[in-house]
Amino acid sequence: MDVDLRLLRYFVAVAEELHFTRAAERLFISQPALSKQVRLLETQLRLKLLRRSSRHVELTAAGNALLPQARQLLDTWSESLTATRAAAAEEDRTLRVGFITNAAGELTTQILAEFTRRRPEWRISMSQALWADPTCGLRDGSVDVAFVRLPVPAQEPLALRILLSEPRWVALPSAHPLARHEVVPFASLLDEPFIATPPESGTWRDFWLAVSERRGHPVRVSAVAQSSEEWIEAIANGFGVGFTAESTARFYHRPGVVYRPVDEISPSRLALAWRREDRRRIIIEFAAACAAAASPAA
Amino acid sequence: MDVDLRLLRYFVAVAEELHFTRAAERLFISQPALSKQVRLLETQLRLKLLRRSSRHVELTAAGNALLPQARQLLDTWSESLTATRAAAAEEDRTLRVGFITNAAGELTTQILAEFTRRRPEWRISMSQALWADPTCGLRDGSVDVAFVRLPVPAQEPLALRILLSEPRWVALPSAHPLARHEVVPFASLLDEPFIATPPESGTWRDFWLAVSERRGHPVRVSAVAQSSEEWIEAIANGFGVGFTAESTARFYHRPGVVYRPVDEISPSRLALAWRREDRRRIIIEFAAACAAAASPAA
DNA sequence: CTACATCCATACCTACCAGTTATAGCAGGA
DNA sequence: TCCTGCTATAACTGGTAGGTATGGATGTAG
Repeated sequence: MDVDLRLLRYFVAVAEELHFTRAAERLFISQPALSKQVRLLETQLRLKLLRRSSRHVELTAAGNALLPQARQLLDTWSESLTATRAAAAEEDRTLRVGFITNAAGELTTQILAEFTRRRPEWRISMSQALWADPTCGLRDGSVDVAFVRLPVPAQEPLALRILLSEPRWVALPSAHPLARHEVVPFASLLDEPFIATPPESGTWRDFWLAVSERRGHPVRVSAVAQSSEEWIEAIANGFGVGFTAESTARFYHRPGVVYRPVDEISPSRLALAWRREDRRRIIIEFAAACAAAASPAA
Repeated sequence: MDVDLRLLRYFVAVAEELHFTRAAERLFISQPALSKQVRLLETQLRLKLLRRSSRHVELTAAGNALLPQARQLLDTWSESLTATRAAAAEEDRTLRVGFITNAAGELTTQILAEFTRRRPEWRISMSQALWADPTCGLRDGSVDVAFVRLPVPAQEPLALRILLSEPRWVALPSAHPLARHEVVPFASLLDEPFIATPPESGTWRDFWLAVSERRGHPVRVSAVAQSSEEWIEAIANGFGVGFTAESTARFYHRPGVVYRPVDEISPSRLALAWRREDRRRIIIEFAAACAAAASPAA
């Protein structure tokens, strides 16, 4: 009996929430649509998975048995798909490059040009990651190499090559009082509300909130942004301020937002990263192209 | 990205056949439908899985990577479903009983009555297996206990309790010359064409062709039947003859078919079987009910 | 005990899609 | 060059996944 994995995903959502309305919200569909689909799943399998009343939802024994299996199946499928994409990229000689925000800044173009000169038969596919994933897709295998901003999660088995280091600046609403400073004193930012990266980003989040520089002074997080676009929009609308790399200031202009240097704050380092177990020659060659572009011929 | 497992099944079929038309036949759909669905799969995954020309079909690297994963996913799902069904049966106290052809013959009713008397809160679900599976569903876990005809595949870890032994008879087209005998001599059947069980049934097939009694005399198999109904239909239409249990003769009357005892042939033994690792009390109790019904109170 | 709030189910509608048959188009072999 | 075999395309039909509006049941507050 075949089944659409979508239905399994729906079932898992309901089984986890034990609440159709909430599960439907989580899945971005209407509650009746969800009710109908789960019922359809039960019909297709000829099994009752849930006991519902207008007040309570609970799993049957069958539902209980199916839940972990369904989770597993969805995970396995996701991994299969990743492996398949990797095979496809390899076959048509496409190097998948992940990046975040403005990648390697002005250096990016040079790097890609240098790589293309060295290996003209390879194609490059650039994909921008959301802030929730500081490994830019290396973690889940959706890219082969990535321009990452340190720190990356330590538990990831990544090889790193530092490409550059640049000061962190602060982005402020234009009308903000601190915007008058040429260089904003770090101490003056301690009580400002910050736009933060998502919690899943771990140590990365702390870095961009400058937690270690605050010496225990608590952070006010006023909003969370998934990307530079959301971040800059939040700042322009006065929700708060945020640190960023100097080069980002050149890439993300927007009326209503100004960028200023900050004193007493460590720089941001940009690195090329790849999975340590990925020993492909093409990776080494991309790293070499990066090194060549980063340190112009003496 | 979710996917319908049906599409994966389609892909696997094409990948195995490397031929859309043949794969479509195997899947019992039209060739254009299959072409469209495989293309849809590729579109959904944004991957080319197959290179097609009007003359050749071959896998891409992506297709090659996906194929084993897809097979695995389908198998895993099938097993999950079986486990879930078992949980459902357990919860609503349903004992799933497999059987083949006429189960335990006239004894069946008594057994079920006895079991129901002893454990009235349990329900019984009877499901008839096709001849391709002499374990009657124990192998794949779709039943809890089964009335099986020996021999059962030896490699299956099954517990067995012999319930009865009865002579094998032969079924003949009414007009067949041998139908004149009261008891058909085994030797006279050596060159008759036989309706056989499917090859997957293994040693069971040999037993019902009486291979060991033939002492090396080759068998003529004129047709294969998946069930008693197909079998009796084939015999009535004169395609051949076949051995069966004596009790089956009483359960499957049909104009155009006659049953006769055969000499010099070993009997058929019927057993109750279950998975050896299944230690549930209810299994033991069903076995006890069978024993009680099989050997009426002294 | 009644009124209310909450939540799942049902009814009904629309857009899309899986399947069908018929046929076009392409490629290899006699 | 024609024939044959195979996949793709076209046109159609029934079914279904999604939507909104509303019914109906049940636990809770007063």
